[in-house]
Amino acid sequence: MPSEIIAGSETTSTVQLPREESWGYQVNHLARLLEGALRDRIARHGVLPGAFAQLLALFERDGLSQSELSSAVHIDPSTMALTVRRMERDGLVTRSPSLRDRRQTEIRLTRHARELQSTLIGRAIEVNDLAKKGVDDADLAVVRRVLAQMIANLLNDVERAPS
Amino acid sequence: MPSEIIAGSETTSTVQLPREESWGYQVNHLARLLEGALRDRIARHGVLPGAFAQLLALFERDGLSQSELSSAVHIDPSTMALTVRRMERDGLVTRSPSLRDRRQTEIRLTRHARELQSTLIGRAIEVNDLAKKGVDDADLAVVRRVLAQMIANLLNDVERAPS
DNA sequence: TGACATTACTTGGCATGCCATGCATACTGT
DNA sequence: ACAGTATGCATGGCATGCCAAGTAATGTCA
Repeated sequence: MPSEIIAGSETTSTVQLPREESWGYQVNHLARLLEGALRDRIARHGVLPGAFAQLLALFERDGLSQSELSSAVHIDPSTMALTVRRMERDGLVTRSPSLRDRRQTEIRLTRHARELQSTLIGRAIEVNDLAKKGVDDADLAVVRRVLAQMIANLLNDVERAPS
Repeated sequence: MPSEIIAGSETTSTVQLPREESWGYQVNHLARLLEGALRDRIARHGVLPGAFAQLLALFERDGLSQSELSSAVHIDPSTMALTVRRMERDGLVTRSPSLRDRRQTEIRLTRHARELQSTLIGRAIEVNDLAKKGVDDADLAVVRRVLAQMIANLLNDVERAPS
């Protein structure tokens, strides 16, 4: 019993799929709203939402290379190249060639970025709190687990469908 | 007890926020994976993922205007202008000025798009099934409800923070 | 060691999204 | 009827994401 196909009228037997039934649609919509809510709260600090996950990764471990950052936040290296350049432009990181491997670029937080750490995390928590307002803690745990499972399922799919 | 602030070491008292704790990060990641999985499955039919929700809306009710389509799928009108043009380019819709209101453009499905309906919905269902593989039905219902609640919470926020 | 493969990053092309602006068309109230 | 407002769409600018292809540096192995 895999899925809910909603038949249209009996006469036409048209196959329908309400947008609310589609995980892609719901998740995409929520993702855009979360990004917007974060953008509203961090713009004044000169940080873009697309740099947020990268900052969190660097807060945990500074000096990562671009490819390490890419894997850490699951973003394509070509996207990371642009994002890191924007972060440099915005005074959040510096880029310096690695000494052990001249292909690599070491990304290091600026003092400014480190000073923003608590503030930025506070803003992210605000967004999280807003999103989960009125939701039961047990349900939140379920959602966390299911989202992780779905991510794992889809990552699996990507790997076994190389191109 | 709103949120889980994870303190770093006792000495530095650095505020940390693992990416896995952030709804924005998880939901964004899942959204990108779902979009990619759909893209892989509908590219051969000449349909882009960014057109999918619009097609679903038009399958339910053909001849919507761009602004009606925008509200239906919660996409900015300026984005819709581009998307509809791509859909026209790809032979999925036609655009014709409305007779009642010359400002409006009526978007109508082509025969080709209508012929793709079942196939496309089948592909979306494949993605949904893949994503929810191994997940309990009761848990899925919880997730659906919580996502809807979060979307409502954030929509609410956007409205009361006009600018 | 020298050919071949791999890795790190960049670049170009494109899709998808938002905001701010501009223009044409409609609507409203006096 | 006309001024002022609102609506529908297009456009420019930008952010964020992907893939494909190119270049430089590194690694591998006969």
